[in-house]
Amino acid sequence: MASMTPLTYDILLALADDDRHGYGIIKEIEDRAGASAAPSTGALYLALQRMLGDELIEEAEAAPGEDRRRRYYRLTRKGRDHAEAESVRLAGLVATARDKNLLAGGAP
Amino acid sequence: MASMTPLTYDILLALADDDRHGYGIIKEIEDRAGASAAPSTGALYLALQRMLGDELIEEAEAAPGEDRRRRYYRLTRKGRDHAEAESVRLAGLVATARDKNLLAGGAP
DNA sequence: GGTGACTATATATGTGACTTATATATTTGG
DNA sequence: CCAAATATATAAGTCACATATATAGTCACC
Repeated sequence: MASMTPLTYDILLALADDDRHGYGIIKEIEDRAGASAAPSTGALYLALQRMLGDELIEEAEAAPGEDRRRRYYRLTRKGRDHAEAESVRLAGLVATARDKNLLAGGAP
Repeated sequence: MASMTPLTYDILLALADDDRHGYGIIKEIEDRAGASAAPSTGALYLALQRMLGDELIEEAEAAPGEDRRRRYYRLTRKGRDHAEAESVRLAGLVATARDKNLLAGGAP
């Protein structure tokens, strides 16, 4: 399982519980991690194009009556598998950080 | 607190419990996360130079009788602070991943 | 019903971190 | 003594992302 960029993971995470459009992904990241963590529009739309090519995401239909500009995306099976693998990897990193006393409550 | 690259975090984590030399950092990452996660020497030595400039690490003295080629590094206070902040951020990401059922044992 | 703010997507140009490849020196093991 | 492993370093190229810009649809409000 090849590795992925932090932005790719943020996007997979944003789409894990719901289909979203590009701008909605930015807002989800902003809500969850703060304005400074939100990607620029330039970075986001390039990342979405790349992820479509890698088949991590695919385009989804919008609900009728939706803002016509919006393009919705959903995770593919492959995208979900990658997101799970990366989550396991990150959980391992966090466990190591705790072992090395970089997180409170680590070595009581 | 500015963000950091994954490699920068790997290096801070490797130095969190002990001073190490460059090649030793590569081996520590390899032992902890597998051979495929280990950085190339090119990436590592460039990252160390950058991190010295950013004062995240500083050079440490080698024990007498050590291999003369080795250059040892230790975390600065600033480096430890950054490592702690990034660890907290990653722990938050992992918690989100668990909420969204990307990790086993998340929603029992 | 017009207009200003916000939402939404897209691209181009440039920078910086990393990959790949190469060079070179020291140490260790048989 | 020689080969293999260790150890650091740098040059050339690639790719993701930041920054800036362009364009258009939607909404709130008067």
